[in-house]
Amino acid sequence: MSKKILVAVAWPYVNGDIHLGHLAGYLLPADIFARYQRLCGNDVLMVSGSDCHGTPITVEADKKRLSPAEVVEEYHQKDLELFKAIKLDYNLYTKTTTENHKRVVQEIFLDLLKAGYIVKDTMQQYYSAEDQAFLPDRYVEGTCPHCQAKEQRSDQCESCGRWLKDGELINPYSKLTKNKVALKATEHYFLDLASLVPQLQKFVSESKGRWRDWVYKETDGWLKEGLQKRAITRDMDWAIDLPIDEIMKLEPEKQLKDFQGKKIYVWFEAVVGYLSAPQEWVTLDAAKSGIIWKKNPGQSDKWQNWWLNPESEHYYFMGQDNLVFHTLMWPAQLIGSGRGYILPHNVFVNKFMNYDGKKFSKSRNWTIDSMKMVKKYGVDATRYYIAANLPENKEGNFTWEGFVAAVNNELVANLGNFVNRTLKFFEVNFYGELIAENTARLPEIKIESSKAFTESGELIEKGSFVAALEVIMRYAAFANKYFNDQQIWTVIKKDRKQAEKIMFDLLNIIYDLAIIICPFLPESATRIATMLGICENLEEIDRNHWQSETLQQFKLQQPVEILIQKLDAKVVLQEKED
RNA sequence: CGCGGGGUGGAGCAGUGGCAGCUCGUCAGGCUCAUAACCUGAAGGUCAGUAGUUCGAAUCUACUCCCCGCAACCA
Repeated sequence: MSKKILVAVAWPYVNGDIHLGHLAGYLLPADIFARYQRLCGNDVLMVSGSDCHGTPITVEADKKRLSPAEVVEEYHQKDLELFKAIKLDYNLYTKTTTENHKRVVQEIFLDLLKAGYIVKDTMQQYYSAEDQAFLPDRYVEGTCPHCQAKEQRSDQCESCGRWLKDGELINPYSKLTKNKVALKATEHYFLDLASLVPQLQKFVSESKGRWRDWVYKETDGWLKEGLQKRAITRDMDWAIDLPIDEIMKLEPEKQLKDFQGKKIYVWFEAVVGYLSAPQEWVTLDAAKSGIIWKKNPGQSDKWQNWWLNPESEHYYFMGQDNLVFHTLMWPAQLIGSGRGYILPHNVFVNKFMNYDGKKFSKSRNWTIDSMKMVKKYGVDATRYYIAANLPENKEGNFTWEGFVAAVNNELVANLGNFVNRTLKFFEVNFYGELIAENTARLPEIKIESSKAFTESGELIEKGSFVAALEVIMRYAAFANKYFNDQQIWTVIKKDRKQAEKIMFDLLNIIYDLAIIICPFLPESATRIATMLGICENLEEIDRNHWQSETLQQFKLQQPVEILIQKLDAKVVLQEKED
C-alpha cells in the first residue's frame, strides 16, 4: 500500500553558511527518512527551501553592501551546491521569495483573520526618527539604569546581568546607525494562540507516545505555561506584504489603522513553506533549472493528495530552536485556517551538534566547512559519522578524532572490508560470475537478513536513526563472521560446489547491504550495485518493500575497487590547526 | 523555586523495578580471502551524591552538586 508521505524539512535561514550542525540537526535525518520511505514504495514528497526574509538578512546585506535579494541568492546557491554534494534528495528545494509562496501565505493569513484567530494590538517598539525605522531589541544599545554600564543591549545588561524592561535603557541608540531611538507605539496583528489552545491540547495529547518523549514534554510545558498571542507583523521592508486589498474588503475592526510599513513577520511565514512548496512543485517540470526539482516515477501530481488526504502522513525535521514553531505555532496556523490541512504526524527534533564541545559559531570562526569536508573525505564518510552521532536525545559532539575512528574502524573495517573481501574473492576465484543452481539461501542467513531489515525499518520509522545504523552495521559484522566461519578460501580448494553455495549467500548479503545502507550511504550503495550489475543507480531502484530479495545470478561489471577509502589520520587531524 | 533535558566501565551511548548492555578503544589468542582488515576470549563500572519507598532501584520519591537548551524580534 503506497502511503503519501510528506517529508517537511526546516527551511535554512540564508544569512550564513550551512554547517555541520545543520546537517546533523535536521538535514541528514530528513534525507535518511525520505530515502527509506521511498524504498518501502511510499509516495514521498520531500520539500524545503531557503528562508529569505527578516532582519538578520538585511543586517548581513548591509554588512556586505549588497541588497537583501543578492545576499539571499548568494547563500541559496551555495546551499544548493552543498545539498547536491552531500546527496540530499529533495523533490523541491525552493525559496520563500517566490510568488507562489507569497500567495499561499496571504491566503492562510486571510483564512485566520476571517476566522477571528488574528487580532490587533498596540505595542511599544524602539523607533529611530532619523532612520525612519523601527528596530528590533537586539539592535538597540544604551546605558544600563542599574549599573551605568554603557553599550548594553536593550533587553539585558551583560555587566550586571539584570533584565531590562522596555524603556528602562538610558539614552538608547541604534547599534547600526548610532542614531537616537525612542519607544513608539505601533499597531500589529497577533496570532491569538490562546483561543486555539483546546484544539492544540487535543493535538498534542494525541501525539504523546509517538513524538520523542522530550519533545512531548517540552511542548506540554509550553502549553501548561499558557500561550500568549504572538505578533505576526513587523515594521520592516524585507518581508512578505500583507494582502491589504483583501483586508480592506473586510469589516473595519479587522483592519489596522495604518498599514504603512507593516509586513508579515518571518516566523509566521516561513513555516507556510511546507504548504506552499508542494503547490509550487506540481506546477514545475524537469526543464526548470537553478533549483532542485525532482519527480519520482509514478508519483502523484496533486499537492492535495498530501495536504488534504487524511491517509497522508507528515514528518517534520528541525533543530531544537524550532521546536515550538512546529509543535504549536504551525499546527495552530493549520487548525485555524479551517481548511482541514493535515497536522504533523511526527516532529523529529534534534538537539545541537557541538564541535569539540563548543557550539558552532560563525562569528567566532568555530565552524566546519561541510562542502570542503564532503569533497575531501567523501559523501558517505561524512554522512556516516554524522548519522552515527545524531543528537537525537542529547547534544552531540563532532571531533576529528571521532571522525577518523568511526570511518576507519567501523565503516571501512566492517562494511567496506566485507564488501571488498567478498568481491575480490569473487573476482579471483569465480571470474566475477555466478549462476546459482540451488536458489535457496541458508536459513540462518535469511533470519539475520530479515532481522536487519525489520529492526532497522522500525527504528527509522520512529526516528531512531543512530540505533538503526547500528543494526545495519551489526548485520555487516555478522557477514564478516559468516565469511570467517565458512572459510571459503579453504573450501574452494576441495569442494567447488560448496564454495559456490557460500559465495551465493555472500553475494546476496552484499545485495541486502546495498539496499539497507542506501538511506544512509547512497553513494556506496550505488557503487555496489554498479559493480555487481544490479542496476545503474541504486538510488532510483524501484522497490516496494523493506525486505531482502534473493538474486540468482551475479556478474561483475568492472574490476573490483575499494568501496570506502581509509582516512589518513595525520591529514584529517590537520583540520584542527585551521 | 520560569520551562525542559542530561550526569552509566578510557570515549560515545542504550537501558524507566528483577542477575548492568552496545559500538569504539585496551590486552591476549586465532585466521590469512580482505583496505595491518576479519574472528575468538579477557580486563575494565560502588549507574553524580545523600536520604527514602520496595522483597528487590541505574530505573520510583525528596533534597544536593555539576553540565546544557529554551525562556529575550538570533524564524
